[in-house]
Amino acid sequence: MPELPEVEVVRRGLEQGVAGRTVTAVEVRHPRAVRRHVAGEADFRGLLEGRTITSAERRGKYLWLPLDSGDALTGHLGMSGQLLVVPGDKPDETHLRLRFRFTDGGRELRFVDQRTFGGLAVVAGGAALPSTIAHIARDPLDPAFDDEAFVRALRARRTVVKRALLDQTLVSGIGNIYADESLWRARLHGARPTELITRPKARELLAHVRDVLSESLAQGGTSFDALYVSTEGVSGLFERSLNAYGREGEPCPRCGAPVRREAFMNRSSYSCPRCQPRPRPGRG
DNA sequence: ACCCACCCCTGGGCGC
DNA sequence: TGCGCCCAGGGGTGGG
Repeated sequence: MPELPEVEVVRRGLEQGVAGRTVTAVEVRHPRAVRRHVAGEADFRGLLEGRTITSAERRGKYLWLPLDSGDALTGHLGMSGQLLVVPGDKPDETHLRLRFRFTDGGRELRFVDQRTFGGLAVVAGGAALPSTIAHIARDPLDPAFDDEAFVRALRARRTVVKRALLDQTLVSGIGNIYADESLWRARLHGARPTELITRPKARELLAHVRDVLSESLAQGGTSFDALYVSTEGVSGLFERSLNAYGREGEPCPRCGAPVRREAFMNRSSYSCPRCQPRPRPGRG
């Protein structure tokens, strides 16, 4: 479950469900799930068993669980990953990849991932900020996010605005849904060159990004299907609040024009043809 | 710094 | 029923 609200919902579930607990056994059901742990499965298990998880952290779409050893169990859900906290006697999910049992004998942690784009790894000394995540920018809901630095960096880019929003090293947590929703709110077409976006417009766009992300978080995120759920298996409700994403041919909630869908970066982009006119070549 | 093409996977939906 | 496409909230890589 990809974007910031969905990942934050999972982080909160992990904080409630596994922080303070000690790992007793790790079962690797599919090697791809730990492929980013280059030292291999046995090393992965060895660094976890007997360790206590101290909290649950997130940067952008990455999660990590600091351990009392000073290491961190890091994770990315990819396109279809789930971290579930479930009773041990619950039947295994079809795409169960990893299982973590705890010394208290309570609910276990499962990593379930249909497409296996996601995965977990232990990063040595990564409790504060894992080195493998350090290249990711802060997200707009992070209290330490620097708005003016973002505005400057955005305008300094020589690219188009949707590509910039999706660049996790510039601003993190935004994926295809929330990029399109933010651009719709800002009345900007994603192909607008970043250097032609004025400072006020950039600040307005950032405010819309922040609003969309926090409104979605308040609704538990966006869930088109059962793939995107919390640690408790619960789906979010923000889909009903989407104005552009996935609404091809349906009326723009603002002006009534049918929402268009275009290919961009090998993905679909949804926008209003009237509120978000395509930039003319060579202009803003 | 940035763009592009392509890779990693499984499964659902659709047209034929 | 089956097959072959196309599609899907992700990121990483290597070449230009």
